[in-house]
Amino acid sequence: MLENIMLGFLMQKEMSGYDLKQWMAECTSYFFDASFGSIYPALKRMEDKGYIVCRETVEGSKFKKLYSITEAGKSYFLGWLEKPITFTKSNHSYLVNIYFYNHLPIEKATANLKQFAEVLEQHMNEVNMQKEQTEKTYNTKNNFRYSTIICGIYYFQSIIDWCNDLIKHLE
Amino acid sequence: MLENIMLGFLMQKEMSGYDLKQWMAECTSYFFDASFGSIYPALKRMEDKGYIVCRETVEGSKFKKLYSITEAGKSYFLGWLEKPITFTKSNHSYLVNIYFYNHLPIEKATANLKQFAEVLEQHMNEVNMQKEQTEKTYNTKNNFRYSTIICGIYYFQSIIDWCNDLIKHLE
DNA sequence: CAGTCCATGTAAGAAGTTACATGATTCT
DNA sequence: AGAATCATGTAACTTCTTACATGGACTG
Repeated sequence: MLENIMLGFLMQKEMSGYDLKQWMAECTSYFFDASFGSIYPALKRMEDKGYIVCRETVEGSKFKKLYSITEAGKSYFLGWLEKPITFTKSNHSYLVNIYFYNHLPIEKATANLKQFAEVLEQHMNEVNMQKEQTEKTYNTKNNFRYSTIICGIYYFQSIIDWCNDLIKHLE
Repeated sequence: MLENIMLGFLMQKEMSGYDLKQWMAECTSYFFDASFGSIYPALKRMEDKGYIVCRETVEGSKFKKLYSITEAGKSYFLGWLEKPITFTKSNHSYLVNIYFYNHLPIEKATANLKQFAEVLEQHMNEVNMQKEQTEKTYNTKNNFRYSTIICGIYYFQSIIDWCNDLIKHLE
């Protein structure tokens, strides 16, 4: 999956490992993110496979390794993209806590849930900011990039609603 | 997190590794699951730490290793449980696909999304079955176990709604 | 001139899965 | 009798993160 998302970004333009990390942080971090410790080795692997090629640049005294996607890389990426989407269960570990909250005094449970709702609101705000940014930048709501952000809003809103319902029910 | 959920289940009663796996499969699999390859080593680790103790039983010719939680285990578990809930971003890799769907012919994108919506419906049905089962077993809607199932329903419903909206928008 | 950002990379370790190995029991 | 389920466990592997190591450029 990491290699796929990196190839996807390289479909736009040539980029460095650092650039790729920034794109993830800005655009996909709420549903996918990676550290440099996995990005750089992945670039090396993909170069070995022939999916990308490297071009070393020096601007002034700024050194950068810019990678671009090859034809082999494009066809691999497109081949992956057209396959059916696989739904992989992801660990929502916060639910593990709440699952066992019968072992907690009800006041403590409520307090923790309220705190959690606030954290969720913060994440929601982040996604909302991404939404506004995207609207400004592309001046359209008709693209898939925008749609994934909307999904994030649906997602966070549904958990926030659930969490608040639960808190109300406890009080 | 794996150790915590196992301790949580052992708060109910003594269980074998096999039992723990079944509980996860039946009750928490949509938000947390583990394989035997991680459960059995975890049991060993937790026994070493003194959080659980093992009792080997033979019923007829059926051999089982039943683990129960110790006082140390209980206090560790409760200590973890009362801490603030941490929200960890989880990888929703299906969104990585959709994020790049501008590279796909619109008909193909729509077809894949429709297929994906069906997969989501199946997962939704599973959670709904868990919900009905829990209602029957406990005859109440007032517990946290039940609430986590409701969260699953909220969650899947929100993605299904989003997915269907997106499909409609494309057509 | 200290702190932050830009930029690349490695090594160690965490946390898990898959596949294998074993063997009894229960169901059809 | 064969298949499925019960039951435990290990070894190899995957995949990722964290922490470290390095060094130049920009900013206040």
